[in-house]
Amino acid sequence: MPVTIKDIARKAGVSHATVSRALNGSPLISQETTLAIRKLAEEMGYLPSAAARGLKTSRSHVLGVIVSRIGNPYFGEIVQGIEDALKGTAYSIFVASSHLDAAVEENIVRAFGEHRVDGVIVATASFSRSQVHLLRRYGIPIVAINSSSPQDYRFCIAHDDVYGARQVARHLIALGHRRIAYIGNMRAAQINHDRIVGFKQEMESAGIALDANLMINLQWSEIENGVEGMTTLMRRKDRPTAVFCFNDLIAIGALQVAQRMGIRVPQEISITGFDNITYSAYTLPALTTFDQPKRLIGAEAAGMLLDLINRRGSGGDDERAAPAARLLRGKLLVRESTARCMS
Amino acid sequence: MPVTIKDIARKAGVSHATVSRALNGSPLISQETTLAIRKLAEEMGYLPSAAARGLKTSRSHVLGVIVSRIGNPYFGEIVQGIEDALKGTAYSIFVASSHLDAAVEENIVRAFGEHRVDGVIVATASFSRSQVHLLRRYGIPIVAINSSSPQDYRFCIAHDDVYGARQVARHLIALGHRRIAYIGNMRAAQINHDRIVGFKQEMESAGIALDANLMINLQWSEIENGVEGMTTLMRRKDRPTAVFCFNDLIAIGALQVAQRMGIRVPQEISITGFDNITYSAYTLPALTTFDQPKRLIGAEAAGMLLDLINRRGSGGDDERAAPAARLLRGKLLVRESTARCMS
DNA sequence: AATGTGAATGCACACGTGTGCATCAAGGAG
DNA sequence: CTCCTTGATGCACACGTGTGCATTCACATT
Repeated sequence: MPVTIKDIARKAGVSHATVSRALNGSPLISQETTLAIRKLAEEMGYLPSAAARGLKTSRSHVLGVIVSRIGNPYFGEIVQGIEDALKGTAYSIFVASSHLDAAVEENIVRAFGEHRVDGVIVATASFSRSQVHLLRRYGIPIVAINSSSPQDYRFCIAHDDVYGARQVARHLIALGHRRIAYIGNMRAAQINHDRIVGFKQEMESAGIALDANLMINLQWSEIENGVEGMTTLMRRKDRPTAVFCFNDLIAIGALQVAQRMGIRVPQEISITGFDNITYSAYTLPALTTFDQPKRLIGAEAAGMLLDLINRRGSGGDDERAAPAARLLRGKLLVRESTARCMS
Repeated sequence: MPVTIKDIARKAGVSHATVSRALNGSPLISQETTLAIRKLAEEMGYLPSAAARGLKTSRSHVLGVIVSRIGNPYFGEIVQGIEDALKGTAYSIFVASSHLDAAVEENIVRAFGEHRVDGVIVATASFSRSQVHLLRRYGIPIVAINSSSPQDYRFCIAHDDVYGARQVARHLIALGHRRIAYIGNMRAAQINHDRIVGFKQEMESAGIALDANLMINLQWSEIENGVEGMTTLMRRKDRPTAVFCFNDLIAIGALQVAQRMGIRVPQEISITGFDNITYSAYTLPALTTFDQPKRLIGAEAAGMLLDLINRRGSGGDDERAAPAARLLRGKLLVRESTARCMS
C-alpha cells in the first residue's frame, strides 16, 4: 500500500488536513510546519493519488488523444508537439489509435469517458459524428486537428491544405507539366478535398483542363496504397508526366513503382509528396514535398485545449464560448523528385 | 456533472448499493431489478468513474508504456502489439517517450506513480536504474522489452539478437564478404552488444579477423546517424565490401550515403538493416534485414504483465515469484541490398 | 404458532484527498 | 481583566464506488 497523507499526518503528529494544505502550499499553514511536512513526505516517498485527487476536484489532469494509427510518423510528430506543449504542466496524455474503425472508436471514447479526461484532441483522418456527440454529452471539450468534417467541431487547428496544394501544383506547372495526376485518400474527406481544391485552382488559372482519368482516390494513405495507385496509373496508355500524391507515404510507394518499372524520376516523371515526414528526405531521389508544421500544430491544439479547460473551470460557459479555429501554413520544399517536363 | 450510481438509485427507488451490485452482475440481486437498473443506466448515459472505482479497488486498469521515441516506427509496432493484447480487457495504456533523457524519465515515472498504473512496460533503449528501483518501491510490476540491462529486471521479453545477428552475418559471409563493417548504437547497450556478439561469432567461425577500424558506434540510431556513420566509413581508404547496420533506420541513412557517392548497392557494397520496419521494404534497393516479430513481442509483454498483475492480486508474492524471460526469434529477410562480393 | 431458511435489499463504512467551518492559543487594544 | 483580532490547526464532510453486515420479507418446516 502506498504512503498516504494520513500516514504522514500520523508521523508528524498533525491532522491529515494540515498535511494536505502544507503540500499544496496553502498560506494557512505556518512555514515551519510546511517545510517539516514536505521533508517528511519526501522521505517517506509519498506520491499523491491522482484518483483520489481527481475524485475530489473533478479534474483528472489527463488529456485523450485519438490518432488514426500510432506508428504513422505523421501522427508521431503531432503527438510529439502535444507533449512539448504539455511539458511543465501537470497533464499527461492517453494516446489511442482508432484504425478508422467505428467499434474501436467507441471503446476509446468510453475509456476516455470513464477516466474523465479533461479534454480530447481528435487527430484522426475520420471520426464518427456520433462519438463526437457522445463526448460533448459528457461535457468533455474537444479540439480537432485537420478535421475531415470541421462542421462537427467548434474548436479546430488545421493546416491550410488549399494553400499548400496550390504551392505544390504551381511548382509542377511552372516546370511545364500539364498532364498531372492526383493520388488521394478518400477516407480523409475534408483534407483530401482541400488538396484537390488547391490543385484544381492552380490548374484552372493556368488554363489546363483536368483529366478525370488521372484522379485516383484510395481507401487509405499508407505506402502500399501508393503502390496500388501508381500501378493502375502507369498501366494507362497516356501516362501523366507528374504525380501529385496526397501524402509522403503514398509518394514513397509511387516512387518505388516508377523505379521498378524503369521510369526515371524526375527525368521521365515528377512525383511530389505532402507533409514532409522524416523519411521523405532520405528517399532517392529525395522527395519534393510540402512541409507541414506538425509539431506546431500539435502544440497549438494542446494549448487551445488547455485554454478551453481553464476557461470552463472559471465559470465560463462552453456553449456560449466563441468557436475558434486556427489555420497554419507550411512551406514548399523542393528537393529532387521534380524536374522540368521533357515531353 | 456526470451521472452517478446515486442518481440511478434515486430514479429507480433503490439504494446505490443495489445499483452497484446490479451493474457488476452480483448474484445477490434479482434478475428483474438487475435488468431494470441496467436499462436505466443505459438511458441515463451512465459511465462509471474510473477514479472512484480505482480508489476503492486499488486497481487503475491502466498500464504505463515507456518508449524511446514515439514516432519511431519500431516502437510504433511494439505499441501496436500491446494494444492488440489489451483488446477485450479493461485496460488502457499511457504511452510516454523518454527521449533517453533522465529528467523526462523521472517525470514519466512520477506520473505513472501518481496514476497508480497497475504495471509498466519498459521498451526504451536505455532506462535509468534508479527509476526502476523507484517503480519497484511503489510496488508496480515491470516487464522489460529488449532491455539494455536485463540484470535490472526480473521479467523480460526479448528478441534473440545474437541469433539474429548471426543469421545476418552468415548471410554476408556466404556471399563472400570478408571486410564487413558494423554501425551500431552504443546507447542501446545490451542490444548493441548482443548484435556485435552474434556478428563476431560468425566472423570467428569463418576464420575472418575483425578490423577494429570498421566498428563504429554512435549515440543514437536514427537515419541521420546512419548518414554520419556511413560517411566516416566511406572516407577510409580501405573500404568495407559490406555494412551490417544496427537497425533499419541506420541502414536507410547508409544506403543514401552510398548512392549519393555513386557507390552502387548491392553491386559494389552490400548493406543490411535490422528489425524490418515497414519502410525497409520500400527503399531502392529494398533492404535485406532481419524480421523481428515486433507486434508479437509487444503482445507477449502485455500478456506477461497482466499475468503478473493478476497473480499479485490473488495473494502471490512478487518477491518470491520466479523471474521469467522469453526470448523470441525472428527470421532473416533477404531482399535486394545484398549481393555476392565482387572484389 | 413458532422457528428456520434463503433470497433481496439497505445501512454504513472505507478508499485518499480537499475544504468550509469551528476551535484554540497568543497577543494587542480597550 | 475582558474582548477582539490574527494565525494555526483540527473536525467533519464530500467526491463516486464497492462490500461486509444487518435487515426485511416470504415461505417452508416443525
